[in-house]
Amino acid sequence: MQLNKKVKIEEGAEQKIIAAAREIFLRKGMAGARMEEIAKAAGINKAMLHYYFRSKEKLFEVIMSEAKMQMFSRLHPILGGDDSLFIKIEKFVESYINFVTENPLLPGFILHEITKNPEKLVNDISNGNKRPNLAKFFLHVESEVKKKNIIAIQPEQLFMNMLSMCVFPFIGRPMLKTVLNVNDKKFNQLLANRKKEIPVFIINAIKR
Amino acid sequence: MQLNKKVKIEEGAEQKIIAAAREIFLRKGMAGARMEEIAKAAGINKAMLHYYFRSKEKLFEVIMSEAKMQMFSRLHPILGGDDSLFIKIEKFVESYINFVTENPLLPGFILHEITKNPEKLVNDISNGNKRPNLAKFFLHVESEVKKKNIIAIQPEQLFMNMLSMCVFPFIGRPMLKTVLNVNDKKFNQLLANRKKEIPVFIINAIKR
DNA sequence: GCATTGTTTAACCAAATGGTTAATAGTGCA
DNA sequence: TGCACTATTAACCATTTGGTTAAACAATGC
Repeated sequence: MQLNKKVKIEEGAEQKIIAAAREIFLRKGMAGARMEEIAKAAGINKAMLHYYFRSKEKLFEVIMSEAKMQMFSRLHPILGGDDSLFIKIEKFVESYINFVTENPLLPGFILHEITKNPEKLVNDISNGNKRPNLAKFFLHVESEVKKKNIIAIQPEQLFMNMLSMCVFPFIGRPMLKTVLNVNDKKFNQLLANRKKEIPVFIINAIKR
Repeated sequence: MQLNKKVKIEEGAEQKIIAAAREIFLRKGMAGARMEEIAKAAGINKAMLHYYFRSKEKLFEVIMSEAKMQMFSRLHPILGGDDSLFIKIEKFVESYINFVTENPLLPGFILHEITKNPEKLVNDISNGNKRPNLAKFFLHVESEVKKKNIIAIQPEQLFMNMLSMCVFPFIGRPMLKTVLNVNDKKFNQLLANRKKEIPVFIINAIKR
């Protein structure tokens, strides 16, 4: 039944709604988003939103869990792999910056909503949404420290440093543009450079 | 006239309102905050908010400009000073982490609101709110690079790295707590350590 | 064709929300 | 004491907003 002509051509009302909701929730947050606005952006009637997703909260939940999935799922595959530590760092930074470049509003969205409602995260982690597993990466770092291949550093600190440098400039883009006094083009240039600059910076920082 | 007994004892309704508004705007953002809620938190009637601040937007503007002031005013004094580069980095990191520790919600608040409304930042910068001046710091970095005291690095990248590592863990606290799988106590410990860890990390990274 | 089922819309509704008003209480001062 | 002025409140108002409904419309199977 969802293979009729209209659906095929228009890719389905459901998908149009999700795309519109993603756009608006990410830009304005749950509280700032308006159902009417989402409907208009999807080119449909407001009642359709409720027909497909029952409530604002349900629709929001769809977008949010999609977002968390994207954000978290990138962590484990690379950091839990079998590359050398320095290669892991390079791969991770490149992959994460690519991802955030494609989805610049995503981290800020997640962080804002979690801040407003921290219980929810705990909740849905215990609800089966598996927590990303950094244990292997942490062991790797500790082992390299023990072997004196790198300086003494807590794996948690290294991880925070990596993630911070990758993500923050995207969350803070408008502020940084102002503070650094650069235009969009120059700022994009800076961001693009970071893909190679950050690994160098990090590896330098921990190399003995 | 505002020196009557009641005002003296109660520190002024205006201050109570601002304190309550700060608390709630920072936690929930402009769109998520409710005037009623702010009034209750200030222990007064909703109409009083309008009596003192006319509108939600005006009240928000007070909180926001106070916030931006705090966030930005810390940049110049240290980075624009006359210390050696490494000392500047140490002082900056310590000062900024202290500040964000005291005001953990402030960066996320600012960044969220600017993201939702980027024009406003431009606007009020041109409206006299002076932009923090990093020129001197940038020259300092470039000079150290030229003298080969540190590796070749764009000052903008160094600055972004510094700010990212100081600020991001506070914005991302709930998420990081989950990902790192640590409790509040342990996480606070990690954050406290960063005051000394980050400067070491950065200086290592740029030292020749 | 025609009944059945799923899709879409306009009109409507109730609650929430920012904001106003008019009346009241308090204070300084002549 | 009474006048002027500020502070404070309860009640009210208009708009916004999430959500519902009932009817129209379209597709599909028979």
